[in-house]
Amino acid sequence: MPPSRFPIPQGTLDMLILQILSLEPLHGYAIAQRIELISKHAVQVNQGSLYPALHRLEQKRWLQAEWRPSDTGREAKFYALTRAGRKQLAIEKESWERLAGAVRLIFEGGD
Amino acid sequence: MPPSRFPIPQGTLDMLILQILSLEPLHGYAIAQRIELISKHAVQVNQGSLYPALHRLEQKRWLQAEWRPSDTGREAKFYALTRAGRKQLAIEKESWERLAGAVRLIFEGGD
DNA sequence: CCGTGATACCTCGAAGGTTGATGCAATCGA
DNA sequence: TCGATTGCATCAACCTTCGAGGTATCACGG
Repeated sequence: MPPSRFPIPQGTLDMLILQILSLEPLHGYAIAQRIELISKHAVQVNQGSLYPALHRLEQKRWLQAEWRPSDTGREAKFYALTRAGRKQLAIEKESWERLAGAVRLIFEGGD
Repeated sequence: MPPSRFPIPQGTLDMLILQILSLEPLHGYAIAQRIELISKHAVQVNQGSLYPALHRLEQKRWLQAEWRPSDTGREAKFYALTRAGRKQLAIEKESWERLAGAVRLIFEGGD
């Protein structure tokens, strides 16, 4: 079997999308590819999760969409991080680090 | 209020419970306390999440429950990790590490 | 010319866990 | 005696993920 995939914990996908888009605007399909590529396929991005997430984030004004031709010449919906999105990314990043730190502490059985 | 709590991503709580119980059997209330203590209150464990999680894990035979008097002398339901639970903990730990590693890679913008 | 795979978008119901509220009951200190 | 703590539990609302399904274009090889 392919190295057993595990589900993305709720909320994590939003953070990853924001982070990926903090470098440059991309369209949905490319976002998924990039996340999977960089994570070495440790994280898989289902389209059934991706597109709802993008719409969610756009509705919250953290992303702004624009139709443009992609590399292949075909029209694609490019998403760019807004200023509010950048702020949100910082918040989520800090939350993640706090969680990751807490999990580490608990695994170390430390007190 | 104490430094802004954030929600636990789905599935994470189960892992933390298994880990806490890998050291010694505890009752539900004590599990929550210990997680919050060790994590320095970075992770808050709602009772409405805790008890369903414990029942869930018990039903999957990863925990085994037993009524015993607690430190205070009152009856409490102590949960112990089963052998299957220990195996599951290893799986979830590895999943977590893979996810955490992936998130780190993505945050580093590495390729 | 046709089938296949990749690109690129979308929607939907089912499944599952977290939240916050609410409830009960015993105990302990003030 | 009253409030806080201990200790268990349930519930509806909410949200996200999943997997399946749908549409359409384009390039390629047979």
